[in-house]
Amino acid sequence: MRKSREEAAQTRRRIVEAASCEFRKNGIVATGLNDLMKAAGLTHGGFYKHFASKDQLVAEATTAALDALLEGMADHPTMGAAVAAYLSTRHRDNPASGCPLAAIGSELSRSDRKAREAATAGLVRLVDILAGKAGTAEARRRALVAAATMIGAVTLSRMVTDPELSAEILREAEKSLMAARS
Amino acid sequence: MRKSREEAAQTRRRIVEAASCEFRKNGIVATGLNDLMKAAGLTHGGFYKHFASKDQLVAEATTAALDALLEGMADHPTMGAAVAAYLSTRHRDNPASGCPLAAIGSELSRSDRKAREAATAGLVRLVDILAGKAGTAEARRRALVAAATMIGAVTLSRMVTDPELSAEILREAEKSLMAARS
DNA sequence: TGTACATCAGTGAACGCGCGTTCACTGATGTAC
DNA sequence: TGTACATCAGTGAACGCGCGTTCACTGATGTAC
Repeated sequence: MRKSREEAAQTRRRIVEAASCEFRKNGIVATGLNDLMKAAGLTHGGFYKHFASKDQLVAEATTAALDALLEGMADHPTMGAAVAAYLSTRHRDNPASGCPLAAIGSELSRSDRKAREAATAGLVRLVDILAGKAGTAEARRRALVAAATMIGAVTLSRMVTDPELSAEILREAEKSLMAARS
Repeated sequence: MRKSREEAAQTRRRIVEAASCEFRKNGIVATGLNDLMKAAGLTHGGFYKHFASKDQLVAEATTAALDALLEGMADHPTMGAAVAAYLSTRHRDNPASGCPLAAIGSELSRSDRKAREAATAGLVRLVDILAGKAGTAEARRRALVAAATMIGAVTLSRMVTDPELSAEILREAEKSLMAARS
């Protein structure tokens, strides 16, 4: 049953991809490797042919999720459009394909060093993007606060049971960040 | 071995108190009822004499944690002092006694309705406090964004592996909120 | 290019363990007369 | 106020289950000659 090198590499990517979705959807601790491997179309036993531990996968899945997010942000015509997309109800309602810093933020803060390093690298890149190409020190500092506001707003908008309040959180965060930009 | 009504009520409070700390320290899903009851000085079997399920305890522990937080914020001489305390390294380094919206935010967003209602009520009260007694609609909207920034900033400051970046997140968030107040 | 053998991706059973929850039991507390 | 009995807080064993991880095995892929 041995697979070719290329097939094995594809399998590995498929596991990371499935993990990055499942972790964001159900949380890191609540996601079992069995379910994860099933989502990747495999049996659970093969997991350790690709990864040393669940922790290693958490780190790689975090990196993958952040890479996809940042790539998506770069696709927007303006920075304002990227911020609006981040603070949209669409993003709120689809955590599995959204920002991991918002979807699993509090769990990441308890994860091992490698996962937190992946999250740190992603945050730094997010801040760089928000600060723009000019990127003065002052712009970078403002972008750091903007990132905190965005991540906090999406987390809260998912937590809250009142739909109006949820929408208001996103709307006001966007208004506030847009005003600060000009 | 039956205890008096008063003793039983004390025990119940002790369990909620222990849970509110353990959940914030280790996360909701990662905290087992066995460890929890041990932390409260009991054996695990008695849990269901006080609560119908772990979910019910999560909701009550969230309420208790938020009550304590909001009480603490009211004790500060000025609103600025309360915000500074929230965005302090002391708060960052002591999640077990800090804000549950930051410590278990992403897990709360996946918790059942009762827990999310408790979180929502706490957030609304936090926003009311931040908006001040005057509390115009505009002040309330600004306070909502401030709450998102505070919660996001503390979550990120705990996640990040770079100590300087961690401190910078808190410092810049505070500076930004102080500037917005005046 | 063809053959012989080593490698190893993936399978599926099994490991020990802790999870949330249930239950029979104990004995002090609370209640009824 | 004293006695008889019901209640129930807390104990500790047990329930079925899924966890992360390990392992013997299979057989196609990769390698060496």
